[in-house]
Amino acid sequence: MSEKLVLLDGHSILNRAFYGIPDLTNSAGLHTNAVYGFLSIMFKVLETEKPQYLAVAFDVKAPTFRHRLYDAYKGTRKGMPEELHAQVPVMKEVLHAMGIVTVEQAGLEADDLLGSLARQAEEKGMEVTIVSGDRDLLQLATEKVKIHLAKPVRGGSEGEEYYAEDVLAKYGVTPKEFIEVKALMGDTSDNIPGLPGVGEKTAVKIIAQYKTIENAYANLEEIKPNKAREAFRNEFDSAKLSKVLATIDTGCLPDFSFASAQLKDLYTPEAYKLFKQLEFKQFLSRFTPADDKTMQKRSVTAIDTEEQAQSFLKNLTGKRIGISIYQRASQMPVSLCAFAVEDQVYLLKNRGFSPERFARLMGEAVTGAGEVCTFSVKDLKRGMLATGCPEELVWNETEKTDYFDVHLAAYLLNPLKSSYAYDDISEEYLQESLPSPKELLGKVKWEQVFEKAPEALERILVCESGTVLDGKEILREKLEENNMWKLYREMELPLADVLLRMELYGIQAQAARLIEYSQVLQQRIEELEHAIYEQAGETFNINSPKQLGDILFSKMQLKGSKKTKTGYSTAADVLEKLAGKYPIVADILEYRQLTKLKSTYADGLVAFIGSDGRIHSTFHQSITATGRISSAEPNLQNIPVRTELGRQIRKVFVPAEGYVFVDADYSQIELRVLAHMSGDQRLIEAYRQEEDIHKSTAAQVFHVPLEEVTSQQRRNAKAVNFGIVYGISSFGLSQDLSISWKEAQEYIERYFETYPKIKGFLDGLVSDAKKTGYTYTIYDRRRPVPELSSGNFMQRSFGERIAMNSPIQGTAADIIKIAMLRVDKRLRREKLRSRLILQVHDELLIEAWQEEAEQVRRILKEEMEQAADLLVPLVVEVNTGSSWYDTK
DNA sequence: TGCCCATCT
DNA sequence: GTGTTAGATGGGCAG
Repeated sequence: MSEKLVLLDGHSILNRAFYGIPDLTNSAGLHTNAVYGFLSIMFKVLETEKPQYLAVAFDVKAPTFRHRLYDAYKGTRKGMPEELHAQVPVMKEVLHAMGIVTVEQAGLEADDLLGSLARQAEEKGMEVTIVSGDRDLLQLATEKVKIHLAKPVRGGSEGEEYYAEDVLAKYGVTPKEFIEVKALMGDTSDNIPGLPGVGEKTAVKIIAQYKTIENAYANLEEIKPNKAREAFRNEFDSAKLSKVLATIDTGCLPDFSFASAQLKDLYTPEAYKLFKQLEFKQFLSRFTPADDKTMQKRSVTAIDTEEQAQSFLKNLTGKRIGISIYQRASQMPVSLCAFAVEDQVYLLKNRGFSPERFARLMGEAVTGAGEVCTFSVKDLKRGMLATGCPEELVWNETEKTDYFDVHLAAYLLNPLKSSYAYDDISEEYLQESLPSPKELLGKVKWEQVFEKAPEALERILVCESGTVLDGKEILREKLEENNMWKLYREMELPLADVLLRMELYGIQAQAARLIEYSQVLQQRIEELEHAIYEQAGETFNINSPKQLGDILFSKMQLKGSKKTKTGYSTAADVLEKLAGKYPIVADILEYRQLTKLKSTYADGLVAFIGSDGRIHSTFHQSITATGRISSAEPNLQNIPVRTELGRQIRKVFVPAEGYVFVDADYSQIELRVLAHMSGDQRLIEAYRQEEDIHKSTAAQVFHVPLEEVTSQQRRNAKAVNFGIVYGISSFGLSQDLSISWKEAQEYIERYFETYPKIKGFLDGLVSDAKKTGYTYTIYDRRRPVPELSSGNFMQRSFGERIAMNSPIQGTAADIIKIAMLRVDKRLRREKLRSRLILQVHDELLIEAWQEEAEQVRRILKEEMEQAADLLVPLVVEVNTGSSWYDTK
C-alpha cells in the first residue's frame, strides 16, 4: 500500500465554506462559519482518505510571476469580505494548534504550491488528494493525483472527485488540455483574457481536436466557426499569454520534506482550548479527554482498601483539599468522592466499605484537612448528612474547618453568569480548558451516570475537585481586591448553612387538602370550558395564546387587540379591559387563573410532598443578579396571596404537631432603603414620624391636606412609590393607573419636587454605573450593567433602570440575609426547637414550638429590625397562625 | 428551545 | 424618535 497525502487549498476551501454555511458567531462576536466549514470538510476527507500526510497551502498577499506577466491579473485573492478575512488568521491558528503544517510562500499562489507538492509526492510514489473549491485545479489530476472539489454541507463535505480519466470523461479533454481550454476561453475570476467569441463549448471542441493551442494555430485555416478562426488569427499572442497564466507551475518549490507533514494527533489540548473559544461544540466530542493526561494534571488514585484510606488520611492533616461529591439524588448517600490534594486526586467509592465506615471516612477527610474547597458548601454538607456523617461535624460550630465555596465566590464576582460549573471557573480564572460535564456525559443522564458511565463521572469529579482547589487563591484575591471578602465570608458563606437547614426542615403540606382543592378547581374549569366553547361557537385550546388570540380577535372580531411578536396579545392587562364588555373574556380570565392554580399549585405542589409529609424546596443563592435568593422545585416564593381563591392554597401549609407559624414581614423595606441611600430629608422624616408613607406621598404630590387624601389618591401615590424604585417611565405609570401620559408625567415631577434628593440620587446611580460599569449595595455587593454601554436606546434605557433598582433591591436583599443569619443564630444559641423554614424576599417564616412562640416573635422583630442601622427605622410586622394562610 | 402567560416580592 | 417598571419560577404550546 502506498502512502497517502492530502493537500488542502486553504483560501479556496475557506471561501467555499464562508458562502456555503450560514453565518455563525461565537459569544465574543467573532464570525466562525468559514473555519467551521473548513474543519467539517477536512475531518470528512481525513476520515475517508485516512492519509499519513496532510498539508494546507495558502496564498500570500504578494505579487506572483503572473502579475509581472500581466498587469490586470487578479489571482485567487480577490476582494474578500471582512467577515471572511478575519477568519483567515483564526484558521491558521487552529491548524497550528492541531499540528498541521501550512505552506505559503511570497510570490507563489496556493495553486502552484499544491501542484508542486502533488508532483513531488507522486514522484515519491504517494497517492495524493487535493481538496479545493476551485475547478482550475483539475489540470493537476493524474492517475495518482485525485482532485476533490469540496462542497460544504451539514456535517461534512459532499465533493466531486476527479482522477485524470474522470476529467476526460466529464469534460472531453485531459487535465493538461484543460489549460489549453482555459487559455482559449479565459477566466473572468482571475481576469485572464480569452479569445473573443470563444466560450467553453468552442474551446473544448478545438482542443479536443488539436490538443494544444499551438497545434490549432498551425492548422488555423481548418478552425471553425469563422468567428473563432479570426479571433485565433488576431489574438494568438494573447492566448499564449493566457496559457502561461493559466498553467499551474508544478516545479516552483524546492524539495519538500514530507516528514513535516506527517499526520499526528490533531486533538491537542491547545486545539481543544481554541475549539472551546470558538464554541465548536459539535467538534469537542472528537477529543478524547479521558486518555489525555495533559488536560488533567493530577494523577488519580483510587482508595479501595482500609490501608489506602489510612495512608490517605494521614497525609491530609492541615492541608488544603478540594472536594467533589456525587449523589444520585439529594436524600441519597454520596456514591463517589474525589479529594484533590497537591498534585493528586483520590477517589473514594461508596463500595467495599460499610455505610458507616464510608460516612466516617468522608467526615474524617473533611475535618482532617485544614481547608476544604468545594463547589458548593451547601451541596457538600447535604451530601455528608445524607451519607450519615455526624451533625456536629457537619455544622462545624468550632470552625475547625475552613470551608471555601467556589461557586459563591464566583457569583459575588459576577452575579450575571448562568453557570459557575468547574469548566467555566477553570476557563475564566485559571485559563485552563476542561471538558464540561455535558461533554463528558454525552447522552447519559446525571441521575444514572454512576451506573452507566462511571469513567465520565470520575472524570467530572476529578476535574471539579482540582478546579476548586486551584481556584481558591485567585478567587479570594479577587474578592479582597473588590472589597467583597467580608460580604462573602460573613454573609454568603454562613448563609449557606442557614439555607441548607431550611431545605432540610422543609414545610409541612396537606396532600389530601390539595387534592380536594384540585378537584374543586377542575369542576369549575370544566364549566368555564363549556361556556367558552359555547360563546366561541367551536372548541379550541384555550391554553394556546395563538389559538385564543385568533378566536377572539380574528373570528369574533373583538376590538381593542394588541400585538405581540407572534400574534395577538392575550395577556391579562389586555383582556381585563375587554372583560366588562364581553362575557367570554371574563370567563377566559377566570379559566386562566384556575388552570394556573390547578396545574402549578394544587397538582404541582402535591408532587413535591415527601414521605415525611413535607415539601423541601431548594433555595438558590447564586441565581439572581441583585443578591436575592430564589426558590425552586417547587418555588415557594410565589404562592398565591393576591386573590382570595389563590390565597386558599396557603391553608395547606401548616405547622407540625405542637408548633405554630410565626411570620414576619418588613414593611416597605425597599422604600426605606431608598430613603436611607438617597438621604432625602423629607422621606426620612416621614418614616421617622411613622407616617403612612403612601398617604403622605399622596398629600404632597396632590397638594391636599393629609386628612383629605382619598383612597384613590393613596393608591396612585403607592404606584408612584413602587414605580420610582423600578425606574418607571411616565408611560408605564399611565398604563398602570389608567391615566393620561401627561398626568403621569406630572405625578412623577411632583414626586421629585416632594423628595428633592431622590432624583439626584437616582441620576447619580446611573452616572456612577456608567463610569465604573457596576452598581453597588451598601454592603459592597456589586452587579455589572453592560447594557449601559449599548448603542441601542432600549438596551441602554434598560441599563439605566437596572442601575437605579439594583442597589435598592440588592441592599434590601443584603439586609434580610443579615436578619436570617442572626435569627438562625439566636434560635440555635438559645437552644430552641423553633426553626426558620421560609424566606420570601421581605418575609421570614418560622415554624415555632408552641411554648416558644412569644420568644420567637421577639427574636424575629428584634433581629430583623436591628439587622441594619439606617437613617430610617426598619419596621417589621409579626403574625402568628396555624397555617400560612392565617399569618396575616 | 423560545415564547407567552401566570404567580410572587 | 425609538419603547416605555425591578427581580424571580413554572406550565403549556409550537416549531
